[in-house]
Amino acid sequence: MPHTIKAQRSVTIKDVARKAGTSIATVSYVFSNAERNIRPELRQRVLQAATEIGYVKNAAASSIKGKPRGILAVVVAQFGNTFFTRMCVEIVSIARQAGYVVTLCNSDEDPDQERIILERLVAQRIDGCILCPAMSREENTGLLKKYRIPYVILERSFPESTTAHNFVGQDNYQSGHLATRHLLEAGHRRIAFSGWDSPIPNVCERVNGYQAALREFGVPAEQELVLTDEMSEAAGRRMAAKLLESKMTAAVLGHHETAKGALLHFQDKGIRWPDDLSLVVIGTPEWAGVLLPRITCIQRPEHPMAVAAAELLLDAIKHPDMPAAQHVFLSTVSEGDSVRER
Amino acid sequence: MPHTIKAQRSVTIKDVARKAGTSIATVSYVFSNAERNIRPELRQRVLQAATEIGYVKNAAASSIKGKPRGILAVVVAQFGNTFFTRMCVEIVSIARQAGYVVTLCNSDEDPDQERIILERLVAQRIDGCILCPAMSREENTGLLKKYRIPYVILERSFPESTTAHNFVGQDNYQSGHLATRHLLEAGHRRIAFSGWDSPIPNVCERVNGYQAALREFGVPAEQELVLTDEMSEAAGRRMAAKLLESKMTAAVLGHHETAKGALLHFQDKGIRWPDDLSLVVIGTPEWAGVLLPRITCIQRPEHPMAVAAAELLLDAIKHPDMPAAQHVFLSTVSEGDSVRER
DNA sequence: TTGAAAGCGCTAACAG
DNA sequence: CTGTTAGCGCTTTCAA
Repeated sequence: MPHTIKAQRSVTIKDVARKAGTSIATVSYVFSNAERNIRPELRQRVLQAATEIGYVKNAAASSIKGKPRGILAVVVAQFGNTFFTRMCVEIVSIARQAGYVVTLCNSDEDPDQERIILERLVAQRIDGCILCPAMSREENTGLLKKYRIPYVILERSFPESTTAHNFVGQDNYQSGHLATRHLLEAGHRRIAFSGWDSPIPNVCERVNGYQAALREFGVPAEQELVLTDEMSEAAGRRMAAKLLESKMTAAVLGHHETAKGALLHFQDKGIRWPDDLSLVVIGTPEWAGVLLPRITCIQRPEHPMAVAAAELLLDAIKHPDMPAAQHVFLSTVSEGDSVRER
Repeated sequence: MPHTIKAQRSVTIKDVARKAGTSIATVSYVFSNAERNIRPELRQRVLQAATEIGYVKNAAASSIKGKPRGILAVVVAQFGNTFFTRMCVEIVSIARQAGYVVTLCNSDEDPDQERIILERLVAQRIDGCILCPAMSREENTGLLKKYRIPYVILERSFPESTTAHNFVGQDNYQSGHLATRHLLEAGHRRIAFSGWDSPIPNVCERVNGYQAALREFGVPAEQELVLTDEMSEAAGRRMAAKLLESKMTAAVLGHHETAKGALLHFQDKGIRWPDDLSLVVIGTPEWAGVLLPRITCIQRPEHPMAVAAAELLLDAIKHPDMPAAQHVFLSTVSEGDSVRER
């Protein structure tokens, strides 16, 4: 817990009022009520006095009277993951333009951490929250609901009742389907899939998309061509090693974080793409931009998602009784040279 | 400014007191004063009641009585830059263990934005701040000083009076020197340097280190071998193109963000490292891990810096009268295969 | 157009 | 051990 130190008394409206020779009410009006008419000369004097003694309004104090705090929060499950980092940058920027400061929190895929974080955020009486849940547990949103804090669920949906929350996400089924179809259209038939063995349904949905694409092309799905493992470079390497045993001609690397390990393994073993193996990666990791030959990536809709989430939240704050809205975005192919026609 | 909506009345100690059949004082003591003795049975009843009606203490309200807010802030100049992202992840994690929530802000290298952000943070009466200043302007720290908000300057020092602030940084001179010496020791003599043409002194210091290393090896510095340009991939490409005109055998890519563009240019032109050119990059971008042949990098002390900054801030909060401290960390060589002996 | 004063949720003397 | 009560800095009626 934060160490308890008596804060030094800071500059307050009282000080400003004394300095300007007026009442605290007037000072308050100058700083918070645009409607109220104040004689320009007096307003000037107040502003002048405030500047001179360096007054900054205490947002915490004004919030207990029901004023908004001016703080939004974004809670993500993997803060270091570029996918989230990029969205955070965008959200922070939009929020700032709307006058908010953003608290970023990292649950590290741990629902208990998420719980603690949400409790602290509620304690701060934040004005709104964008939450990418660590796991599909609705309980953690209960707190937000109880305190009527507007929120948007980002990227990971709850299986039940998606329409009960504001939601912004991507279509994982579609990205799996798109990646696979891209390889099928290039003539590949033995196509493997590797992904993150996650507790959340996203990767499952990608696998569903993968299998559906195969079906559409009349290719029987084979269990041993679908691998999932934990999210680490080592796991990526393990999966790559296994993949090389099955004689596939192409692979969908279904999660950018494990894809790195897989590519490193291929490099070590001297497997070249697209000559020995055609590859599509779902996601656009930073390193994809420098590898030669260029990797074909499935570009996830990071930017539209971030914008939509931020705007939906701002809307929900303005209109507390707004019905919940859902926005789902699609991925696109960012073509490289890692897929060979056959 | 945030839209003004009257917040719904939320659960307060008053509600808990009524429910538990006791006074608000007792409830307050249960939730904030560990010292005070309360009959276990009563304490239980209070906690029970609180849980039942979903009470969460309003940190904003308790802060106006001088209690700490439980919020720290980190203000960086380039949030999307992995160097900062990684440090932020670390700082957030340490702060959370100490019971704080962290607000992350991005000034985008703009001192005016930084000013606005700091004003908002002061308005929130945050408990402490880690600031990586957009430019060497001391005025922005004035606000923090005025409101006695403990702070730590990160990575970018103010030219004057460094000892006046808590400071955690790296030795940029040393990283420039180290990179250059590494190439000199491999026998190179015509060594170029490319970097970010920044308003902050960091890159300059790296250039100083570069020049010092040359001097130590009796190599005359040549103006045209030192290039700086804006921080973008395109600028990196431009510098690479220019570098290829001078007949150097090695280069220090002095800033990881521009290094990417340079490497892309080399790739496009068919320039191979280390065969055609020996390379050292200052910094460890995500992509360095997958490029073959492996790039030799100067590993900056991200982790120790993040830890030191977080701990120094926590210290400064606990001991408001602590004299300012400075910690400067050194970089190390992370050897790859991009340097050839000659 | 201005100001006195009540009260927001919480803390901490102080009195019982 | 518990409760009464006077504020913290600010907003906002309401009356002047």
